[in-house]
Amino acid sequence: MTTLRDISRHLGLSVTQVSRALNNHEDVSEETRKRVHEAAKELNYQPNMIARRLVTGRSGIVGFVQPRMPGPEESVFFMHFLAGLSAGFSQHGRQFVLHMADTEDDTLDVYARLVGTRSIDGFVITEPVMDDPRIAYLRKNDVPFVLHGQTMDQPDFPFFDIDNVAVGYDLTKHLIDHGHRDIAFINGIEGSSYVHRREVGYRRALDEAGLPYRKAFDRRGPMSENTGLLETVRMFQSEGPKPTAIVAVNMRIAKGIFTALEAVGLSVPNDISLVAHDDLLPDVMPHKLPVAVSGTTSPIAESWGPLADHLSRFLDGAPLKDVQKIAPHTFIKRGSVRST
Amino acid sequence: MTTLRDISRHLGLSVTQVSRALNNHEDVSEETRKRVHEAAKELNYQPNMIARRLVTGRSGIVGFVQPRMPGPEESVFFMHFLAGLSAGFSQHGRQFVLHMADTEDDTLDVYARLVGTRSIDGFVITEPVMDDPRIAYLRKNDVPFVLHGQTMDQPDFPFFDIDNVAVGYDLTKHLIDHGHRDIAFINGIEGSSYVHRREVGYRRALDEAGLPYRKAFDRRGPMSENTGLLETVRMFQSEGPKPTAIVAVNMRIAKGIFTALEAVGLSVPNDISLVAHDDLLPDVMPHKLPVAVSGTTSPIAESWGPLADHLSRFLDGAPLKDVQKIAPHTFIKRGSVRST
DNA sequence: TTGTATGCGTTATCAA
DNA sequence: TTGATAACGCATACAA
Repeated sequence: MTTLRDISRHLGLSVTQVSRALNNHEDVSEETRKRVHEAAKELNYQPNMIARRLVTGRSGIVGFVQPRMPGPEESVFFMHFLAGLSAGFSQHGRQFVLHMADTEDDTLDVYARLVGTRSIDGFVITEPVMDDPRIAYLRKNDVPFVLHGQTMDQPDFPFFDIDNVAVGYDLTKHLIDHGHRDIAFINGIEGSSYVHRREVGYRRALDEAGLPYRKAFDRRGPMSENTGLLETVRMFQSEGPKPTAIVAVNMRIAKGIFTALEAVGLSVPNDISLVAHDDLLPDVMPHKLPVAVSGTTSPIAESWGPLADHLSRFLDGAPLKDVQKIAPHTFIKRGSVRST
Repeated sequence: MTTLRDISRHLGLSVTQVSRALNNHEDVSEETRKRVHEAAKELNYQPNMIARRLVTGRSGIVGFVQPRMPGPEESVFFMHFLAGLSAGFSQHGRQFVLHMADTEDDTLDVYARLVGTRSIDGFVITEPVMDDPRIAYLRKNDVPFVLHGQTMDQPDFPFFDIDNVAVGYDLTKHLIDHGHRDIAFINGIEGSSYVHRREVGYRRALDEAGLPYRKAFDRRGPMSENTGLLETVRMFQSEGPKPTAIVAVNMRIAKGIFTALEAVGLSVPNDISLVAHDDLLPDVMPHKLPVAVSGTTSPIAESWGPLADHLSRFLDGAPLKDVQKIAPHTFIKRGSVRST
């Protein structure tokens, strides 16, 4: 175990100067800097993170608290999520820690403990709900975190997100532009911030086109195939007007919609037009669907890097504006929409 | 941020005495102990782990290095694994860290970095192969770890395992006791320690019964349904003698065997007897199989607790014998074996 | 039973 | 450009 002291003795320098040289401070002569770096390599020096943390007050660890066991259908995605963040943070020389909370109730306690013992410098928060208690807690206690998503208009913390209002809007507008007037919207469960924002975009597009918002066309459920299947069947088997087009907020839901439409004897795009947002999840590939689905695309896997980057740089003192970003999405036309 | 110093001033005691009182040392008067604990609670004291770690030389963190992204079929299991260890270690007041290594090549580098920077106190190692390089590295560098499995006869480190030799033996013996003499064995991929040990048990049972070992009956493949399917089909479609009974080393393989047997027109247990080891994996339940399968059972989920326990106690100075255990398994008779 | 002094390895402050 | 010194918060050997 080589320490700064070993190097300093080896070179006849002070510990201070060795520390400065290794940290590439300005006020070190080029020659000393070189000698120290060489000696460090030769003696196989590795800084004792614990000591460094004590004096800087930082642990070098960032974490994610998982409030419950991910369901089987989420687990593949969750693995990618962990791998992405882990790799992202390790590029910044930080350790990424996963904490599984036993029950959903004591999640805030987990944060409190990690924060109180100075074990963790900052957190990654995902899938925020409206008025998310985690965000309230962390902000109140001045604990750094990065949010995947958006919950307020002028966030005073790092975040990374796509423009979910625009996603909802673009999907709906595309159908409107193709002459559709009866457009259903199959969304995630109420409460999530992005579910809310996509809904806002949907209604905005309807409003602008002078189309009425109909409760019967606004459907909710978990982000699963089942939801797409169930809600589609319900719409087409109930009384009242039927949509000519459907917006699905993700590909799983879209997949379920295909199954349902086939069951009720309708086809895409002849009978029904369909658009969907594609996160490029590892489990549902759009080319596996019966008809290639048009819609917005934004690879969720491309969030992990920026999330790690934003939190790391914020911890290093970067200004807020450099660690807040709304990523663009694209719209890809495929074969699932027909003009009426 | 309350420190020991705050409490000491608050109570007019020395920092030393406060520290001792909080750590429940012997040489503290009952009254002081009480006063200190009350003050600590009142002032909401939480120890600064970083400082504690610097002086003890321990980080309080244990970790697991995942050398690659788990495959989709492993991910549910992996989640349970993580959750189990996370909960287990948190009961011991430790943080459990997951590290994903980018490529399989630099796995040892990851260990080296974590060890060198004193970031991690100890590791959990699973699925050891013969002469596992991780184990060699950690032993050489005196880094504590707990092994899920066994690789040597007199391990000088903590471990937890089931008796895989006995599993292979018991499964085979059960078939022998029912009169079978042509017994196939569908095992995992060579290299893994437990694959080897189950094979040893299989051959030992054959030997004891005076039955010949036949290469054609000794089959290998990944621990997947596909392996069971493929190897069964191969056995029954090739020339030469056919088995009257099959041992499957896990339920996934057993499931594949059922599919294959059905395809070649054979049924369990009338034409073929089948036994299997059941880890009680979350994805393949034995009651979902066409016929309830007899065999050994040992819930792998019951390993996470002991693993965390063994490593924690070892780090706390427990003697080796207290942190090494081979758990018993049970044999459950169901309906998949017929006497010949 | 309690307190004093020391040190863990690093970084920051200040003086030289 | 360099070095001596203090400090981070805690635990422990030793003294009282």
